Amino acid sequence: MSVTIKDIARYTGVSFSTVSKALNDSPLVKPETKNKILKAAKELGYEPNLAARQLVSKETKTIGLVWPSIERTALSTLVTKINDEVEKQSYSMILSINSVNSAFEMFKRFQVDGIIIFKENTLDINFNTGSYVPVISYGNSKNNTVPFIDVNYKKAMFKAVDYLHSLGHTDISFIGCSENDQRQIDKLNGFIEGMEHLCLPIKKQSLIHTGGLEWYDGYTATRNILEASTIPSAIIGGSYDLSSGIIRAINEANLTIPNDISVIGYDNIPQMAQLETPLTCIGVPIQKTAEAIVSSLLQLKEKRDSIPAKQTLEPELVIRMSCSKR
Amino acid sequence: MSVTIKDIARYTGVSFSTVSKALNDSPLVKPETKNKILKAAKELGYEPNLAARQLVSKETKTIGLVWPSIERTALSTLVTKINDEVEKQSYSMILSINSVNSAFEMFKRFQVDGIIIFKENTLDINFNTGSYVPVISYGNSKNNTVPFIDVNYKKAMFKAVDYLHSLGHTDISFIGCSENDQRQIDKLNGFIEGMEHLCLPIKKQSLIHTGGLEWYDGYTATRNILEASTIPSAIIGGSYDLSSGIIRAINEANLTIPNDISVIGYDNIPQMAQLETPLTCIGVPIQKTAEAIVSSLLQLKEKRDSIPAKQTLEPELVIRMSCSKR
DNA sequence: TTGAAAGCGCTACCAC
DNA sequence: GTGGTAGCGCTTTCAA
Repeated sequence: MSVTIKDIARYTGVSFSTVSKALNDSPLVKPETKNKILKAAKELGYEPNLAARQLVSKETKTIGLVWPSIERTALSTLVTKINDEVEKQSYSMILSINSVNSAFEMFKRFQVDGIIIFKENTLDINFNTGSYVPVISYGNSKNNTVPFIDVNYKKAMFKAVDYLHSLGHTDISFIGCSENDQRQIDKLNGFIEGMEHLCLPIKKQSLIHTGGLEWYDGYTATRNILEASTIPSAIIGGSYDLSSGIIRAINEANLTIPNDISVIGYDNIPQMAQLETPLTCIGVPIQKTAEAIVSSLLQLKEKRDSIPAKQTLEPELVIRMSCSKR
Repeated sequence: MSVTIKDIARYTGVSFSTVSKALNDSPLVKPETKNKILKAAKELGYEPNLAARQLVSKETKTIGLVWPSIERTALSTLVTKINDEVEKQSYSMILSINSVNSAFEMFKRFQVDGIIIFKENTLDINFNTGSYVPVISYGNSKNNTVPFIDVNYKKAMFKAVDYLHSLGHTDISFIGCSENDQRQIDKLNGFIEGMEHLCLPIKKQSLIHTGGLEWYDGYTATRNILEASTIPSAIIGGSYDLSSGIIRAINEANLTIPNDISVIGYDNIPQMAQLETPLTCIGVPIQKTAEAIVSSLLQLKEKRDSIPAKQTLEPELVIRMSCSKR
């Protein structure tokens, strides 16, 4: 049997309600009593029983996150950041790798204080089932029934193109995968609009549709580009993974970044600085995204419907050494 | 407020203890009463309160898993399989991406019935802290304090070499990363011993130490091999990710598997069949591993110390079309 | 076959 | 400041 506040009460010779107060750092307890109790708690190896606490307080100080089914560096980084942010707010986070529906069921049984989902696990979330739990999504959930945090992808690409243009680049290539994924489609459109807006020509061969968003897709796409008779002066990569493949291909071709070719990658994550060539990148800083998600969720927990159905985060350009004047 | 058994009791006109029994499918309640109650429960949208139940029964029917910090296809596949297995046993699984110690703390607060960790998150697990929770590790935890499930890596490589030898191969190359990781070191040693046992020569250039276990590491290593004047007739890849790089490099060199070169990959996961070239593979079937982990944990939960400190799983060879007679 | 009552570990409210 | 007590929602005796 594990040790309870009653054990501590007996051990220290105070009532168990005093112990409870002391453990909750209540000002209603004399400091020395508090210290004695805290010390005893540590000595006895006391661990609070969440279930009991929760039964009374209706709070678990825990939030649940449904793991985004797809494997992408930027996404798992985001999950990590969200976790950090959650802990910073004195909450804990548990994950489920199940489908949204079974994850929801479990989270509700655990009475989590809030749930974070991703666009990836959209689907027909069954909200009829019982009690209300605040939910927030990163990216638009299919049925639009959950408030979500979005990113201005178009603007991101617009900014990237604009930056390269300001450095004198006119022959810019975009490598991305724009199938079945609104995020990717938005990026592509943003690129096209940006180019058109600045009256830059879009060559057919410089709009690369890769088959996927993996490292390798960026790698092969770039190798193809570099084999052509004329190569672009700059490349924009649609994601972190894609970009790392792009860099590798350029280096293998004995070209240097940014002297021979400038590169900007989408995804504003710290790892961009750790690549073979630290990359100038565009995107919403991952930290800000995590903060927005967690704070919105907590706000929603305080007051239902207290946040807008859609929040759009603004991308930022982080300049490193991967782009040069042309 | 969500609906409780008391609400159901009032609604159906029976006592709440009868409702409790009915909901737990107790034989002590008349079928028609039971049906009436079950129907009412559904109508009212009743969801059991885990916290309350747990407070009494001391069981959560939940197991916690500490996410292995590293990203490897085979590992995340294993986690998925473990999840499936856990559900099959009518348990739920929650994950934590924190360090073992904070994960443990959280899991204990939630009073999970068992915890699964990985060798990767070994460390100084602080077991002094309070109550006992059954724990099992995949791979040896550093301080040997947790019972673990291991794999006979040496034997795996031995079997792979033996199989290739039986097909007439003598010039076999091994691509792996054997630094700081006992698993990888065991694989390498198994390969060497297997070769020596069969009196096959081990060329220096056919023992490839990659810098890592990523896709790309297998890819470049293979490209290097294929550039040499004589190429081996068979390659053994040390992991799934490595192997997919190996295949890619071979295909890009316009060589065919298995006609020009035979390939065996380590890791017995279903994805091996989905590669560009479905791969013959060696390793403990991932499903069996998951079953062993979960069943051991559940057994441990029933009876402390009921399983050996170490269990070793036997690798199996799965033959696909990536090896041919030489 | 059903109901009443105790109690799991805790918080919150009351009185002292 | 401190202690007593009620009660959260549930399972589990025990009595009817």
